[in-house]
Amino acid sequence: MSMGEMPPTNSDIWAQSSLIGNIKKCKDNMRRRFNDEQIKSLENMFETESRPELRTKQQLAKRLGLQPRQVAIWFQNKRARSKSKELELEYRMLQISYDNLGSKYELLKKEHESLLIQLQTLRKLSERGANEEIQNEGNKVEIEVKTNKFVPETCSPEFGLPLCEDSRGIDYLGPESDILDMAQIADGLSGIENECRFESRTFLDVLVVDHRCGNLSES
DNA sequence: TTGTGTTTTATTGCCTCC
DNA sequence: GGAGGCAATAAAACACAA
Repeated sequence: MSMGEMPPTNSDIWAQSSLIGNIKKCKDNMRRRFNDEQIKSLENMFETESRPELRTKQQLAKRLGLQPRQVAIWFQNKRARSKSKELELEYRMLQISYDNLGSKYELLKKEHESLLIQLQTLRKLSERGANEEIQNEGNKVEIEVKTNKFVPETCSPEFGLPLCEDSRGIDYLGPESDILDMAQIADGLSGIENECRFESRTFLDVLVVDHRCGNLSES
C-alpha cells in the first residue's frame, strides 16, 4: 500500500469480491440470455418440430454453441410459453362468445317483456269487448223481441261473436279467438316460466337454469 | 437511480413410457 | 430403473416509470 492510499473498507472488499464473483460466474455458468441468432434458430426449429429428438437437439446445440441441456430446457420452456399463450387466446375467444351470448339474452328478455305487455293489453281489450258484447246482446234481444227479428244461425252464441268466413276457414272466430289462444299459450308459458324463471336473472343464472331445464345436453 | 413488474433461463420433483 | 416431459418455482436479466 503506497503513502496516502486508504485501506479498503469492508464495503469495498465486499464490492470487489462480489464483482470478482460475478465475473467468475459470467465465465463459468452464469445465466446469460441467448443471442438473437440462437433464438432465431431455436424458434425456426420450434416452428417445424416443437418436440425434437435428442439427436436433433444435440446437433442444434453444437451449431449454436450451447449445451444440449440448454437446448432441451429452451424447448421445454418454449412449449410451456406456447401453451400458456394458446390458453390465453382460447380464454379471450370464450369471453367474446360469452359476452355475445349475454347480449343476445338481454335482447330476447326485452322482447319477451314487450310481448307480455302486449298480451296483457290485448287481454284487457278482449275482456272489455266481451262485456260490451254481452250488454249489446241484451239490448239486441230486447229490440228483436220488440221488432220480431231473429238471430241468424251463422252467429256464434258465445259472447255474441259473429262467425267469420275468411281464408282460414268457416270455423275461424276472428281476432278475439287468436287472443284467447295466445292467452292459453301464455298461461302455459307462465307455468314453464315459474319453473325456469326468466325475470331478474343474471346471465350465469340463465345458463344454470337452462342446463337444469334440459336445454343443455349434459346433466 | 431505484423500485417494480415482466421475461427468460434453469432447477426440482413428480409422472409416464419403454 | 432410466430417459424425457411437464408443472411449479427460483433467480437472473431486462424494461420502464417515477
